[in-house]
Amino acid sequence: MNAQVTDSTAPSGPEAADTEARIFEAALKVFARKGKDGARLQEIADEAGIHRPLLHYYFRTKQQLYEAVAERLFTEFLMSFDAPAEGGRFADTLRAFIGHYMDSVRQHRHAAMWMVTENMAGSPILGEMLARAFATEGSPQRAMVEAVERAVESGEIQPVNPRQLMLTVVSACVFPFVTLPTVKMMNPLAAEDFDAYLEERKAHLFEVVYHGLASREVSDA
Amino acid sequence: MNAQVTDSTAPSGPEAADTEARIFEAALKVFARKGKDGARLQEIADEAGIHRPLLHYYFRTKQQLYEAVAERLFTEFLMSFDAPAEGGRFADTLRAFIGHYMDSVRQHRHAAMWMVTENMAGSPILGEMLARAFATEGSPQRAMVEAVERAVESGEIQPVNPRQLMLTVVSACVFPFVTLPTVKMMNPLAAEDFDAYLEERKAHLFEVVYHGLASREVSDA
DNA sequence: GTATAGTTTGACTAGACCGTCAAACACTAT
DNA sequence: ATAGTGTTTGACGGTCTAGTCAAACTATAC
Repeated sequence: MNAQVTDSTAPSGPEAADTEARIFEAALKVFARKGKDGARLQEIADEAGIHRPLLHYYFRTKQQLYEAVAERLFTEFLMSFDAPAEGGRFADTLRAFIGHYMDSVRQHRHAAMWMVTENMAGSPILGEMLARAFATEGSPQRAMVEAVERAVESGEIQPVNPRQLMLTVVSACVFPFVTLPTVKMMNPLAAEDFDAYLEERKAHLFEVVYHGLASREVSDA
Repeated sequence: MNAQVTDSTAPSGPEAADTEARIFEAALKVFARKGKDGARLQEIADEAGIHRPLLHYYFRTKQQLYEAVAERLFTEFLMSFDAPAEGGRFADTLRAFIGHYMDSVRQHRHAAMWMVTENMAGSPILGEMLARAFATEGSPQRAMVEAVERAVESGEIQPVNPRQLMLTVVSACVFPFVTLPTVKMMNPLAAEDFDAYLEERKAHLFEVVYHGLASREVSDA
C-alpha cells in the first residue's frame, strides 16, 4: 500500500523507485481522458509500462487510485488560478493572468481535462471537492474577480460582470486543450508549433478581451 | 434490426412506436457524457426506460448504436455553425452568430459534449468525420471566418486572426455546457434561471469581444 | 377464434475486467 | 552464504458486461 520510497537510499527493485510515480502519472492521463468508468486498469498499466497487478500493489483498488488521482488533479485545478497579484493597471493584471493561466493549463492539462470529464459524467466527488474548497477558501477566482471590480470602480474598464468575464477567459484558455485534435486539424499553426500557437493565442485573447474588435482611434497598450 | 415503424398505421406493442427513438435519445445523452467506453448499455436502457435486450433488437451491437449516435451528433455539431448570413455591419453579424450559436449549443448540447469527450478520448471516428466534412465542405466556420476577413478589410474592426477569434467565441459558448455543474455552483444566476443566464452571457460575450473592456469615449452600438 | 408479424421479456453464455495470491526475483544487512 | 525486506510476475476466481435465444406477449389480418 505504501512503498515508502528511498529516504535518500537506493531503490530495491531494478528501476523500482519511480514505479509508483509512473503509475500515478499514467493514471492521471487515462482518468482525465476517459473518466473513471471509461478508464481500464490495463490501459493505465500499459501507459505506465508495468504489469497490471502492480497497480494493486501500490494502490489497492481502482477506486483508491482514482481518489488519489482526483485529489491531485483538483489541487492543480485550484492552483492554476493563483495568478501573480499585480498592483498596477488592470491591463497588466489581465495580461499576466492570461499568460499565467494558459501556461498553467498547458502544464496541468490533465487537471483541466479531468474537470471537464467529471463535470460531464456528473461524478459526485467533484461536487464535494468544490463545495469543500469553496467553503474554506472562497471561489478560486476570487482575487481576479476583485481585481475586475476595482478596475471598474477606478474607471479603467467598462462595467462588466466579473464572473462572466472570468468564465470567458477560462473557457478561451482551457477549451483548446480539451479539443486539441480538432484544433490542430483546423489550425495549421497549432499542428506545426503548438508553443507558438499558444503565444499567439495569449496575445489574441488579451487584445480581444481588453480592447475588443471595434476600431478605435488611439491604441494605448 | 430495423423496426420499420408505422407508415401511418398504429404501433404494434403497447407504446412501441417510439421505443427506438427513446433508445436513441438515451444513447445520445449517455455516450456524450461518458464516452464510448465509459457508457454502459444498462445505463442507456435505464435512461430510456426499457429492458436491455431491446437495445440489441433495434441496434444490434453497442458499436452500431454508437456509430448511429455519433453520426447524428457530428451532424448537429456541424449544423450549429450555420449562422444566418447577415450582409450589414459586422457588429450585427457577430451578435447574430453568438446568439444563434449559443442557442444551438443549448439545444444540441450533447453534440458539443460528445465533441469534447471524443477529442479527449482520442477516438479515431472523430478524426475521420472531421477529415471527411473538411474535404467536402471546408471548415464549418468558413462563412464566419470570411465575414471576419471582410470586416477587417472594410476597416470596421481591427486586424485579427479569424481562426483565433472563432475559437474564442466557440469556447465561450460551449464551455459553460461542458462544465455545467461547476458553473451553476459558481454563479447563482446560472443555478436559478439558466435561460436568463445564457442571455446575460450572450450580451456579455458580444460586448467584451466587440468593444473590449478598455474604457472608450464614444459607444457606437 | 386462429394465424401471423412484430415487440418485449427473462434466462443464459462468453469474454472482459477487477482483484487476489503465492511464488519468483532483486537487493541489503548480517 | 543466508536471512530478510520489498518488488515483480503469472496464474487464478468472482463479478460485470455485451450479446444471444427462445418463449411470452400484443396487435392486427384472416
